[in-house]
Amino acid sequence: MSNDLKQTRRQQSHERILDAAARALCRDGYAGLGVANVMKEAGLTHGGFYAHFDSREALLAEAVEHAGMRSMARMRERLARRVDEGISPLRALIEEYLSDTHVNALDAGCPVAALGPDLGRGETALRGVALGRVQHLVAAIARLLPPGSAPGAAQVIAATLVGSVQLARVLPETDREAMLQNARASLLAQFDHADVGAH
Amino acid sequence: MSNDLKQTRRQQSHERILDAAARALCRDGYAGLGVANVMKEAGLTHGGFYAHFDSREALLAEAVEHAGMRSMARMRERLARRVDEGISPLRALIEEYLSDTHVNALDAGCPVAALGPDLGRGETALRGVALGRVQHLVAAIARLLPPGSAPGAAQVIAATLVGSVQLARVLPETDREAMLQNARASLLAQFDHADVGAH
DNA sequence: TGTACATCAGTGAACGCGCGTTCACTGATGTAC
DNA sequence: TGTACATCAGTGAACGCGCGTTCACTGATGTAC
Repeated sequence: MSNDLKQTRRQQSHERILDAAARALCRDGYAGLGVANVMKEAGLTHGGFYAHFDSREALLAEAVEHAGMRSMARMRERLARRVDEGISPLRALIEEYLSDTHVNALDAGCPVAALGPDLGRGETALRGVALGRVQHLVAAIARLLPPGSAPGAAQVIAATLVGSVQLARVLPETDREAMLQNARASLLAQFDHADVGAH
Repeated sequence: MSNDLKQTRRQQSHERILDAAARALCRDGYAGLGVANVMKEAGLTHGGFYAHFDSREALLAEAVEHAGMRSMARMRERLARRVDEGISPLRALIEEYLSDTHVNALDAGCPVAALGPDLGRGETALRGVALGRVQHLVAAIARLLPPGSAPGAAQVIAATLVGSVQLARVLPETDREAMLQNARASLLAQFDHADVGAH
């Protein structure tokens, strides 16, 4: 239990910091991520931060990646459940991404929707990670499309999902569901030919 | 030339500050707007700022409003020209909003696309202004829809426009045009029944 | 018209605060013999 | 097994810097007589 546990202990802290950073990021954007706050949320003091990351910028990059992986893993789980219930993967994605749950889960949702224009800002390394997350999102959607879908459909769906979540989050809660319902209906009508009318 | 010019002089400064603030906002988001930088860009020193605005937060709110008005005015002009050429207002909007020009004009474009998730952040007053800009965007789109369009179509179009511009801005320049082309084609096919096949 | 005064927009130095970053130190855990 | 030492994760005080904000002052413009 020597080397393994030592690394595990350290890695556990690293993971807790990343988790806290991902939450802060999705809640408040790049600007909302402060080293001291993140360390506090991770149950540590700010001094120890530089034993884990070279700089705030480095944390930013790792946190965007982490938030993306976490969000996609969660989404995969939900989709699997819905698909087991017999609905098409694409419909499942559209309904889950544009669900009240996702829109209201400010600090646990998709970082592409949560960061938006921030993804195009920052230094080269950070932008590279951000680009990666967008490409992962588009690729994940592409894998769910029924065969024969128009090339580029995944990009358009991604854009509509991201835009809809953002606009819904600006609206007062009473208007959110209507906005999301519109977006779901529109996307399903346009792209989900597999089970049109099934509901 | 007493009272009028005095007010004009002051108002000119006010306007220059707002213009600079709107540019900074669209370029760098809420966090990128610094009082000193904005004043410098407006050709003034930072000390004079509080003769024009109560606080940075107050400037933020006015600047979001200003950026929205400016952007919509510009868009209206471009649309008028395109409509004169004989294309439908909705097609004109889709093509102009999703144009290379708009996507690359980082500091002069639509603030809803430029601010994205930031619009759902900030204090109550600021959020109110942000909500207003989203509603104006949706209403402007609604006015361009052909009669008989689905209710809520404007919201979906707005979401797709905003999301597409944001994602395009994350992509390397070589991939932007393809993404925009996909989004334009998809929106036109779905919503612009007036002149389908005209091109 | 000219002089003295008032107003007003803008200047630039200064302040406090928060944030990213550094560093000497502590306490716990693991290693050597 | 027990003792002495080394390693390592984390602590907390301190630093410099930038930012929002304040304020005494300046210079120009307008007003009174």
